[in-house]
Amino acid sequence: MKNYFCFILHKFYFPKNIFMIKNLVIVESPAKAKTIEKFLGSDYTVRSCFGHIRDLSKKDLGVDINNGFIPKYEIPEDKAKMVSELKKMAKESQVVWLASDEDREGEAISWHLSEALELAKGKIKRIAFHEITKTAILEAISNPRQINIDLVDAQQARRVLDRLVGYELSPLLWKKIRPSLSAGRVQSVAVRLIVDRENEINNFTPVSFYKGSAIFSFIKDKKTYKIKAELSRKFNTPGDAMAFLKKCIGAEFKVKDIETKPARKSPAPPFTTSTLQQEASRKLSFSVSKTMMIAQQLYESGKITYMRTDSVNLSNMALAMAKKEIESFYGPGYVKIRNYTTKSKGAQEAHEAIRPTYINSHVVEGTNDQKKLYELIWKRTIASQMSDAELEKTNVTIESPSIQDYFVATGEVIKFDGFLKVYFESSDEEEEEQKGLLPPVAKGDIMNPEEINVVERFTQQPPRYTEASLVKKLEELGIGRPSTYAPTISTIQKREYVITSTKEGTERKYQYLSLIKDKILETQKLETVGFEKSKLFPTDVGTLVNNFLIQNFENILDYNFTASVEKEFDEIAEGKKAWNQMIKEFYHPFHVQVSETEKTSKKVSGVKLLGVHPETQKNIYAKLGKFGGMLQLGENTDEEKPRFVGLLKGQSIETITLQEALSLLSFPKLVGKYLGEEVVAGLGRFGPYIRHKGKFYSLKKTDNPLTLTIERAKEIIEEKIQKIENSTIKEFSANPDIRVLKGRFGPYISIGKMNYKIPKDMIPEDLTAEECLMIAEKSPKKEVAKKTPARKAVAKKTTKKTTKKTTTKTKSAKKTVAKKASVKKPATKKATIKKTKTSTK
DNA sequence: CAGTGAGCGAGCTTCCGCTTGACTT
Repeated sequence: MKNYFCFILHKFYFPKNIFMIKNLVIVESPAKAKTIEKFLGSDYTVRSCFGHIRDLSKKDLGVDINNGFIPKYEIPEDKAKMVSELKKMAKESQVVWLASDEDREGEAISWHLSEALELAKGKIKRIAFHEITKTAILEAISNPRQINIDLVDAQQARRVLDRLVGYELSPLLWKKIRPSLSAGRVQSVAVRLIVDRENEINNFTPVSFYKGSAIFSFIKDKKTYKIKAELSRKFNTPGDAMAFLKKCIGAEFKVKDIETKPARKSPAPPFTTSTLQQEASRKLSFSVSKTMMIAQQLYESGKITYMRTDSVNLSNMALAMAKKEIESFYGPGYVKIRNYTTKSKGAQEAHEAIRPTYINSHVVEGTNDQKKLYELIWKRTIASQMSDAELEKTNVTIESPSIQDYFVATGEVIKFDGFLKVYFESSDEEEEEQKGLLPPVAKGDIMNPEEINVVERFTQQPPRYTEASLVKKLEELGIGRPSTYAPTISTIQKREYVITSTKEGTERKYQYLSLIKDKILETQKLETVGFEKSKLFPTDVGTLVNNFLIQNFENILDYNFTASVEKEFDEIAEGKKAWNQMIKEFYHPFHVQVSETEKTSKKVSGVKLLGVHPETQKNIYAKLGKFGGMLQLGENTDEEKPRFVGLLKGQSIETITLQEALSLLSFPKLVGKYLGEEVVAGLGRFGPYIRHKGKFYSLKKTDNPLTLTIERAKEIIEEKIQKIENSTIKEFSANPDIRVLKGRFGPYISIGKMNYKIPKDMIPEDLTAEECLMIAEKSPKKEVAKKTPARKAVAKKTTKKTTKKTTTKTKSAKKTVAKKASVKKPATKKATIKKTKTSTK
């Protein structure tokens, strides 16, 4: 009753008050909005704008290059509704607090908001939160400022530069190499790193050397101990190694010296996006995009702080929580509060490091992947505030008067575990042998050489990049941002510049010399080298595009290009330079480069003469075709048409040999007979296949058509027949075209090449052929046919759009629906994870 | 799906950084 009264009073006494909202706060992320609203109380309404709300026009260059490079900004279709809602709310508000992140992009978001929402200057208060805690937020509110237009200009320069580079280079690639390719400041350098590394590997010749070691035994208090020691020097030739062993025959060894040194290890800083991706890759074998997807889930459910950050900083509140946790779980001796400083180039530090929201939650509810990632984040955060580990390193030197060199045995003992109690950071390099405690040796002890070995070792080729190590490298170079590492990696794979693949190792012989009981044994052993799992390999297109770009745009492909333009962006941000002046100085020479290259450079096909076919005497070429690398046998003239064969997975124009080419050209060939009929292996449009009784069977990725046996062929045939049988619910002998099948989304009807949904009230097992035909006739496909030709043209356009959208990123306007269905969200997410998994595999 | 790759020409592709979305053949 009282409320009702108030309402009436309000209505009659303040009719002219048009402000329904006192304070409108706009942040970037909806999850952030939710938390902040709790801290601010009822006078504040918090909304999110979902990142950038305007961008350069998509279909053209979006920059007026003849008029001071004025950008043409548009509100993207999927943001229009949200922006108009914000605009309406802003009109009804007394104050609009623009609380986007405090970095270049965030400042620009605030500026775009002020423009798009038509906010009067006096109504705007610009604030920024570095951490989402009540004190930080209240402090931000009490220190508002205006939009920093210099910083906005630096962002405009960044945006326009990227557009100009991307939209001028890409069309050049369409003309010179093939359609739909792309180039850009970030992606092209990422590809270059991978191609450069591949070249290093191809040009690498391993050099062998010889490494000595020994196992000594000694007796102390009637007990026999053994100790392993490494020789202090390496040998270059087997002769030197042999000469050394000969000297060791009959030699007497004793302990010359024991040296003990204390050592310390410090914990790694808390996670940033890039280090989280690296550790999740090494420790959990997550791909970069999987890590980000799971981190997003944890963030949205309020379990961790924001996951796209380059900062290693923790809030005071987090430090206090960490201290309390460490004290109560491990004791006060384990606490050491540390302030880490960010070292990476171009870091903008708009957020905290990635940490648990509540550090007292050691585990979380959720999927297994969420639990694992959370645990990793929790441990890393806690460890970062723990004391150093204290170690003791011991070196025992063992020598003999008959040899110049000496052996060293090393041991490592942990005196105080400190942060190691919780977390150990892994590295990309091969793990060193765990060193433990040494047996009780003393200076002057006589050491018995049980065996002295010299092993041939080889210098190692540089490793190929993993997704995560590529991110690490990009971050070191200051290229890309936390929000773009994962998308960049998927872009270069989508363009087929790079593939993630596993390379089987090759066998290599090495020498093993062993001195046991005064006798030297010489043996040859085999080892597997060069095995690389889930690494990034350049494709032929990737290599050709990269070579083309380096040849013509070395300045853009330079590893330091981003760093040098970043310097200029900084000058703009400091108000020392006009942004369009900087763009002008860049664009004019760049544009000349583009048009020169367009005129002078020829179309790139990467054609390479491999040799002559011994039977036909025709030339064999390797070159880039529409669908990737291929072989061409014979010339392409009016009189004769050449034969074409696609290359197999793992083969490339760069590295294919004449031998390999000849075996590809020997297809199709007979594998053997099965059930009285020939099994023929061939190389088809979709890769290698086998044919049997007129039916085709694809080979698995792991199958090599060159070495396929008839036994394996039988397996493949049987497996496929089995699979079809398993997925068939019903067949009709009268009409073999109609089948009821089990699919990914449940049962469906297949007639010829068309598929139809089964109505919910019908049982798939009970369907008759007639019913199937009826369902087919009634199916929604008819609706499309019903459309008039005039509408068809429009429909065509929209369907094209939607199919395109579903293949890339599905965006829809069903925001409210999605929000309401948020309880069901995890399930749908799972489904999409599965989907992407199967499609990438 | 299944041994592609002609030639013509219309119409399309493309960047980097902020954010989250999502329901089927």
